[in-house]
Amino acid sequence: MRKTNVCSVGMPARGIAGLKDVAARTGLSVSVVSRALNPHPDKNARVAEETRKWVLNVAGEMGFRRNRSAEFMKRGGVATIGVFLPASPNRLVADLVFGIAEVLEAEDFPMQISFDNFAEGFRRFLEHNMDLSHSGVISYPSLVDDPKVEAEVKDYCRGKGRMVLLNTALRLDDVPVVAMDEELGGRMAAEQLLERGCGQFCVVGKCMGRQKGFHSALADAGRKGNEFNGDPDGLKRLASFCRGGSEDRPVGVFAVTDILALRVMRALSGGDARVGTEVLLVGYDDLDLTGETTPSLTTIHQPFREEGRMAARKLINLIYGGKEDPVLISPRLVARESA
Amino acid sequence: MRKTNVCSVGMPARGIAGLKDVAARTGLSVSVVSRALNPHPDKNARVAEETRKWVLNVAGEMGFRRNRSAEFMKRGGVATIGVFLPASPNRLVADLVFGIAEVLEAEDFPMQISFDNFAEGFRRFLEHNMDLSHSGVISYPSLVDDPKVEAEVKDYCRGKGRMVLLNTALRLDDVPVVAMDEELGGRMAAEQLLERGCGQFCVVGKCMGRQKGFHSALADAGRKGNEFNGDPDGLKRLASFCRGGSEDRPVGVFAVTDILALRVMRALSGGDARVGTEVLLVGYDDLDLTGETTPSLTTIHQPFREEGRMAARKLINLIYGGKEDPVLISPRLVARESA
DNA sequence: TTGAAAGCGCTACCAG
DNA sequence: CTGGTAGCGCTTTCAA
Repeated sequence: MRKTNVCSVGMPARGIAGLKDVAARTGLSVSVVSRALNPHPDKNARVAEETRKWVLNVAGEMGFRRNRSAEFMKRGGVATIGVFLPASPNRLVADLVFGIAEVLEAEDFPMQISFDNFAEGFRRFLEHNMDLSHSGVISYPSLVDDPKVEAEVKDYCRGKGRMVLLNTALRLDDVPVVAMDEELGGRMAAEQLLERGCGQFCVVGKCMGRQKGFHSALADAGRKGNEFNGDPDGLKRLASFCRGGSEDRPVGVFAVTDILALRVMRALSGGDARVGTEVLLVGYDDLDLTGETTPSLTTIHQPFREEGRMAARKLINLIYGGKEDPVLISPRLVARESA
Repeated sequence: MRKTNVCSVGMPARGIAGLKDVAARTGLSVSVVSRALNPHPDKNARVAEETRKWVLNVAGEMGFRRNRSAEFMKRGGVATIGVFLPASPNRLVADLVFGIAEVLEAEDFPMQISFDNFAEGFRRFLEHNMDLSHSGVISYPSLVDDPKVEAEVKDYCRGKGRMVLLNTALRLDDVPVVAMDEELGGRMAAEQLLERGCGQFCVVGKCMGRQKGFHSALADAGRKGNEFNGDPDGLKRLASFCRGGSEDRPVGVFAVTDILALRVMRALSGGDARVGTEVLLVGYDDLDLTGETTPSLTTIHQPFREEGRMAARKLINLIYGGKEDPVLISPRLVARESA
């Protein structure tokens, strides 16, 4: 419900104030107002500094909001930002969507999300977006590192396509990657286990960066970690290894995933090496229920919401001709009962 | 990368085929093509059936996709669909987003998501969207039943605003509500517990519909359920109640939420009433890790993805002048170790 | 430094 | 039933 304004000059019939309305109010032409209000003016878009300030003021008062559709229609494309995410219905993806949506909403950018898990899906998505000449793309191609995909990405970026990649192994010029610092996450797990006085160390499951960070932190302390698979067999072996733990010198276990961590708990349940005392356990992801398990799970939280925000901000800047560098985001440890 | 076409008549310079391209190819005027391709033609938009089929064919071959921004710009609004969801970073919300995004993407509708938990946020969202004259809104106002919100909703719908509400207590003419059948969910929990031979029954936590369904299924079987709060005190009382269970005649517990279910597990841990034998436990929501706890949790799955799909489809139909009824979606039981 | 005018892709109105 | 034309809100030549 729009508040009725005392001054009715240049107020729109319905909806929000547009360029035309601001122009009417200021008495300037639409062109000038457009240029003054454009945060990313093109070369020949010169406006007197004084005029710009004035227009900016009036526009602010009138609650001007640029119509992105019209902006990009004129520019020969579609305002919509394409988002490609893995189809995992968990808090990680939800957080990512929160972050992206938050800044896109603030900037009045619409989006279109596509969910899929595989490289093939990502390629389809790119083709689709190329044709639509979307203003830009944020994508989380699930750690894809595939030459065909790489070609497709390059193709997309050759024209006006702008792209930000999330947590991927792909490295391309002019395509900034926003990623989680997985090695740091692994280090954090090791450091917590070290600090809590563990005598022996295990890592369960495969995840390059996390494992690497874990081992290197251990090495820094003159210790060594043992590797176990996440399959039933590996877990069985881990369970028997854990019998060597005591309250004094617990065994420290790092599961590269919360899911794996819960499987470790299960493998250990019923035995006499209890998680939280004889065995200290750290997971990774901070999924929904990790705070409610018994014992509650110490885990590495990944700030996906922040990652989403950064990606969206970078993309918008890119679209308007800016330049962006890759960035690494630090996870943080959430200490609970299990370690 | 668009495939090069043998026939180059009416192929667009770049991007996808538009109305103009189809017109060029068929030799018809843009107006006719527009009407032929419009699935929701206005009153006076009459086209020869023969023409329509032909155009439809050609358009299909050319890979025509309507530019929604332009369509709605002309219609005096913005194509973007506003989506308002609770800011809960869990699989429920993720699933909802999946479902909505899936159909919107297929229909080339862009969207804008806003996350908030409270009625106040929803009102801000509506105001914002009213001004933007969004083509429509899907909202999950977190079970709100607030006269102020109701007024705002009515106001929004008075004009061209179209809206679909999710899981809300609000009931308004012309605003279809897509909701989960919570009573049925409660019934399912009771029936599972009955079937597994429980002798006594408890429900933990407050949630009207779910409780009601639970009790009524129990009543149908000539049984009665005891209510417990979800706070520490209530859980303590529940734990002592559960000591009455045996393998033969277990106590059946229905937690109205998975989180509560895990708290029940914790309250019972260490005692001699074990979940899965002396105590049978059913949760609600089927969150991320419920399949991995020990014992794994039997729970009621809510098909939020399907709910999202339905809501989006209904909204689109509404936008084009269709009529839609409210609908109730059935949850389903996921049987695991705890019951 | 400013303004007028063309045009992005589409629909709606009005003539034929 | 079909075609021409105006115009949605904006950017971008091009002239003044």
